[in-house]
Amino acid sequence: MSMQKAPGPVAVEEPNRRTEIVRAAGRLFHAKGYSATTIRDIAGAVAMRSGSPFYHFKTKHDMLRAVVLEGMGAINAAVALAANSGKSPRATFEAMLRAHLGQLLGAEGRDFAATLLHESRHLDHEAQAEVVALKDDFEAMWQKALRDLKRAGLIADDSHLARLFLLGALNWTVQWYRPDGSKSIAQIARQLANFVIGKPRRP
Amino acid sequence: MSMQKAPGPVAVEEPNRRTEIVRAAGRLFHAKGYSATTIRDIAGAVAMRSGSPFYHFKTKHDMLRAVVLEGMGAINAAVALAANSGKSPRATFEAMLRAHLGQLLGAEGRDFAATLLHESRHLDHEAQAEVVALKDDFEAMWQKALRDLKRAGLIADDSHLARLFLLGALNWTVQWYRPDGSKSIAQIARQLANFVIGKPRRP
DNA sequence: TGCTACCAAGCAAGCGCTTGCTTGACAAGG
DNA sequence: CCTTGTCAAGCAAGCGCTTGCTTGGTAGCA
Repeated sequence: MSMQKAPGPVAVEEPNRRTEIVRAAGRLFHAKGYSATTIRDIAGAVAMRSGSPFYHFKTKHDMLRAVVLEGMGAINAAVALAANSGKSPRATFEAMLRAHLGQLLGAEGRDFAATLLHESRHLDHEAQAEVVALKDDFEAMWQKALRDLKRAGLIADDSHLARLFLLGALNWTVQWYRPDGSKSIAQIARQLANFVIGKPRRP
Repeated sequence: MSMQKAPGPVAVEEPNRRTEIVRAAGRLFHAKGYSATTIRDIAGAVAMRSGSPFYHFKTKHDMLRAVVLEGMGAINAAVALAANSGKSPRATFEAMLRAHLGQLLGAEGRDFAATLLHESRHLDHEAQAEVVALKDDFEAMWQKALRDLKRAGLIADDSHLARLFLLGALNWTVQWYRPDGSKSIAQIARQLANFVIGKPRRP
């Protein structure tokens, strides 16, 4: 029957049909929401008949799980890379903002990340626990970034609430950002850094 | 046949069954999402049979419209009241934060406000335009609040982007706030004010 | 020959919504 | 006081359609 090979958190690039399905599902879940997206929508988007995706996935929920884990893995990796770039606290922070926004708004990963943010609640408890575990690591990274900024005297508040405010400002960009708008992702990242820290010091 | 009296943006308190349906619909739309909520869910929540809600509403979309307009009207009114309280810029700002968070997180209106934030995209174009018109007024209020803060020398940036960051931090609270948590709405409002402005000046 | 990846067809359940009818409250007419 | 008519507010039943998913078969490659 079906192979159903469970992918690791960051799926290795296998150029098979399964990956296409995940990508199409992500696009549709992002555009219409999980419940309003039908199997027939997804199948049609990859030129299959409505029964065929079930060769690759046991259930529709499983497709959502794949999309969400892909999104979580990608944003986690991108921000972690920026966090360990060894620059100054301020530059590191801004690089993390750029990485986060790049996954959320950039063409490659935005459907996965946006689905992660808005549709995770439709997962069953088991899959939701998987996501929460990864999210905890993710939030710890941001908490550490704020701690470093405070140690450097750049911000006054590195509490949990401050992290939630920051992630709110970040994640809410999904609601208003338009790729053809007047601000680039890098510009938004810089201005958010200024918003949180204040203008860079003049010597 | 049916009355279908279109309510004003802020519905006058008519203690009829229609109001109960809107309230139940709001609760369910918030909890499960619009598409995942069935007419039978809503009818069951007010002890009706599945066909009876259609005496009060033409379509399921119309129920969503009622919920969303109720939410928009309520948050608009609450924040406008705080904005015109005639206090100092900083106190006015914090009062607006409290009002916004009160609607978003407080027991009375959270289902309406949360549905407004997350399910508006399921409205048809016509109803969506109604919401956007009200939202423009709402955002103008916040923009003015930031302008006043900048005039008073309390913040450095009152740009559109700054407003979007602020509203992001505010609206994202829906994702993490728990009524039984350790922080009250007023405490969150105060800390967000500090986050944006900096600590209140010591004389 | 066997395995992978799909299609054609369709099933059971559930969906939004409609229809014809009932019920209790109330006002007017005799 | 009793009948009659009207109305709001529902109920019971079900229609046509869509949903997620299954099943049996098979073309193409190794």
